[in-house]
Amino acid sequence: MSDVAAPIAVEQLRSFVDRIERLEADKAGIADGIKDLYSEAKSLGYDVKILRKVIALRKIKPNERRETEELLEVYLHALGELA
Amino acid sequence: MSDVAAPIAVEQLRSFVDRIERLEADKAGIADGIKDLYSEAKSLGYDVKILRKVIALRKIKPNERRETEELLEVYLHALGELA
Amino acid sequence: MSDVAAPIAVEQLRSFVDRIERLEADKAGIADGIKDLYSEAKSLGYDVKILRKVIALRKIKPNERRETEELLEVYLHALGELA
Amino acid sequence: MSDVAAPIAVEQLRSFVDRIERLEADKAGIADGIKDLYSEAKSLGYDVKILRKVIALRKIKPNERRETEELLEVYLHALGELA
DNA sequence: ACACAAAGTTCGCGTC
DNA sequence: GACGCGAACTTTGTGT
Repeated sequence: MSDVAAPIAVEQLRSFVDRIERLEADKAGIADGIKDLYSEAKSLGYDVKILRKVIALRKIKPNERRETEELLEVYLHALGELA
Repeated sequence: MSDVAAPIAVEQLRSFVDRIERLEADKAGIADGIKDLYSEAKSLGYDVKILRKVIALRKIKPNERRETEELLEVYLHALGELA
Repeated sequence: MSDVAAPIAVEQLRSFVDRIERLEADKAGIADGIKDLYSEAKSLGYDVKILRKVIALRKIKPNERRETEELLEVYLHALGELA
Repeated sequence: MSDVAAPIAVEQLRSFVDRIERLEADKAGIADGIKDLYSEAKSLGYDVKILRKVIALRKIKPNERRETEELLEVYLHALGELA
């Protein structure tokens, strides 16, 4: 099974690892930024839990619409099956 | 009742929400970039699962890693497993 | 750190492992039963995707109610903060 | 429109839903039991994380495990990491 | 091989 | 400050 595996071009592999780690570092940095914002909001008297809820709700809304469409499609399909 | 109490806070709250959502969008974008890199690596024949393990191993400190492995071997040995 | 760790009473450890593996086997058996039900339903002409959707929706419903109550509580709290 | 098409199927569908939900409830109960075992082990001083690793390792075949580790070492070695 | 669903892991929160 | 709880993210397995 290993015969057909990648030749492991060392430089190429290293390049992938480096680029991935770089992006993950960026991602972690942004996550820290988000954490800082929540902390700042908290220090100004906001309830972080509420804030997270608001963000979550706004994120879900589009999904909900997609879910609805999907469900509609699914039900139409179901009617097709049963008709 | 909140109409008279929070007119200023509303703008501030909106600002927090906007900034957090912006950062979360950035984070998602970077996550997509990482996914693309893994896909590219896969298409070149690399084993993505192993690649992820490599990244993960490099992230944790060698000390921690050794401690974990040693403890794991203690448990396995106690069970009579071949470590 | 390891000084205070468990003495690794071999028999006790083995007992835990056995009991956990036993329960996981039971769980896997039930999962198989569920799989069989879906297969049976499929063989009778039902769309498995729809079926899964129905199950998922019914599972979410109670959560949704809880979410709503939780959200209400959170908003009341928010008004308390801003008042 | 579906009233005339699926009167029989409805009962059958309900039966499937009920049975599936029953099995899922059983499955959840067993999952709780597993959780309890881990908690109990933890209270006795065992390292839950390691315990989970032990269970996971015993689940996968020794062959697979060795192959994975070997491939992992190939990658790490290619990167000049200490395996 | 892909996409969806399940499991496991981690993190932040509230509690005691 | 340690613990358990719950949510979010990540990873693994499965069905198409």
